[in-house]
Amino acid sequence: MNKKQIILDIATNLFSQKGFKETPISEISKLTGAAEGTIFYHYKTKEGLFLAILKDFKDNIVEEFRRFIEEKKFDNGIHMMEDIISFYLYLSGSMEDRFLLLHRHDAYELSINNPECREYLEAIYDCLIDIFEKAISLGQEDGSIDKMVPARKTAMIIFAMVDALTRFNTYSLYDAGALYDELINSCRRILKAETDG
Amino acid sequence: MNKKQIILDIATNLFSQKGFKETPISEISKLTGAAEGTIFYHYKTKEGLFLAILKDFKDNIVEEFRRFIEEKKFDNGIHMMEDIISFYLYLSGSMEDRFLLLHRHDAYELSINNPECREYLEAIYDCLIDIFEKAISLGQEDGSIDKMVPARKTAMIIFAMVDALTRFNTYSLYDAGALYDELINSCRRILKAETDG
DNA sequence: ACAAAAACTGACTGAGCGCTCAGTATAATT
DNA sequence: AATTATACTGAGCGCTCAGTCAGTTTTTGT
Repeated sequence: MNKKQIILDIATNLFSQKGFKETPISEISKLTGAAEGTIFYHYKTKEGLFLAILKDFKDNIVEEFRRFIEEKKFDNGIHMMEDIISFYLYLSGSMEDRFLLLHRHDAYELSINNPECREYLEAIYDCLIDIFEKAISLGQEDGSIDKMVPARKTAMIIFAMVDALTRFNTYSLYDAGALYDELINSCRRILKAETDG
Repeated sequence: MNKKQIILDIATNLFSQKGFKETPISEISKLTGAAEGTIFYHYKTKEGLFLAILKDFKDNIVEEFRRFIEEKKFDNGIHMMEDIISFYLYLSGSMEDRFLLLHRHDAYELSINNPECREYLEAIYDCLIDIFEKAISLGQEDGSIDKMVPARKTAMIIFAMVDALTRFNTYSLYDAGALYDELINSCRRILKAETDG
């Protein structure tokens, strides 16, 4: 594994756990074993390193969901929705660092003046909300989800709900796991077709 | 208005908009007209200033909700819930700064090592979730809300939903106002009593 | 074996920051 | 008017940090 990749990995971890401003290059240097100069050799500036991390995250998350949709088969829309929520919670665990990064302000602040950053952020959110919307649309076709709910808006609301719970978890304010069943229940209630029991 | 209060107000605005670490004391000094020494005279450290802001926010928000409950009369639980959501969105507008502060990591990071900070944070969240829970409990008594939903957990989920939407708004990712109707609808669906249409 | 390119190094620079402190100005008390 | 207490000031200290650069090591191509 080359040093460039090691720097990216360690920096991802540090920026996520401590924040961009709060992580000095010297610490990345210490933990990677690379000299400070090396870091600036590979990534011109600290901001450039941050952008590389965000782009990497975007690429990974898009790929993960592409594979998930491709490989899994769903019997109907409501089950697909439940599977997606499970997968989302699983991902937020296995890519804990980067989800933490998403929940920080660093990227949002940078995106105000940096179009590249904004592009990555929007790509990530679009990808996440799209997949929720797909499940709703599918469910509305197969009759497992109420045809009256607007797919996109409801997708955003359910995504917001799920994301907020992972946030509770990272902040250790409440145990999101303990809320999982109730989350799925709430979701079913929002979506359930009129004909359902 | 004395300088101590002016410093608190300006610092609230700056810490919220730019973040704790990203706001130098020199800028607070410039905007308030107070010398840097004056800031440290009133608040021993920068962290002390931050804590004073958080305590002030906690006191205000607790008072706001106390008044809201006291003054308003609610015909039933489901209407109370809708009124609370409206009030919450109104508050997040009128106290925009401080809600932004809540959505930053600064307070959560400090709370790890600072019990005083943790105390304020928990008081704020407890206050917010309590009021949602109250509405659900009331609704379960008067029959406007399904008796089967667990009051506390559902309160947390609805709070998470509402809070996440205000976050969308502050990040200018999506317009939360455009989602308001759908938010209320989703909420009704989660809570609606079996006997309801 | 040699040269050229790429990767890597760490001492150094200059700017910025939190906080101190010795001193000054203002208000309150006697 | 004199004394004390409170509010305020800003130059300066010690430290941290992003970024530079002249030089060294390693890799690649011939």
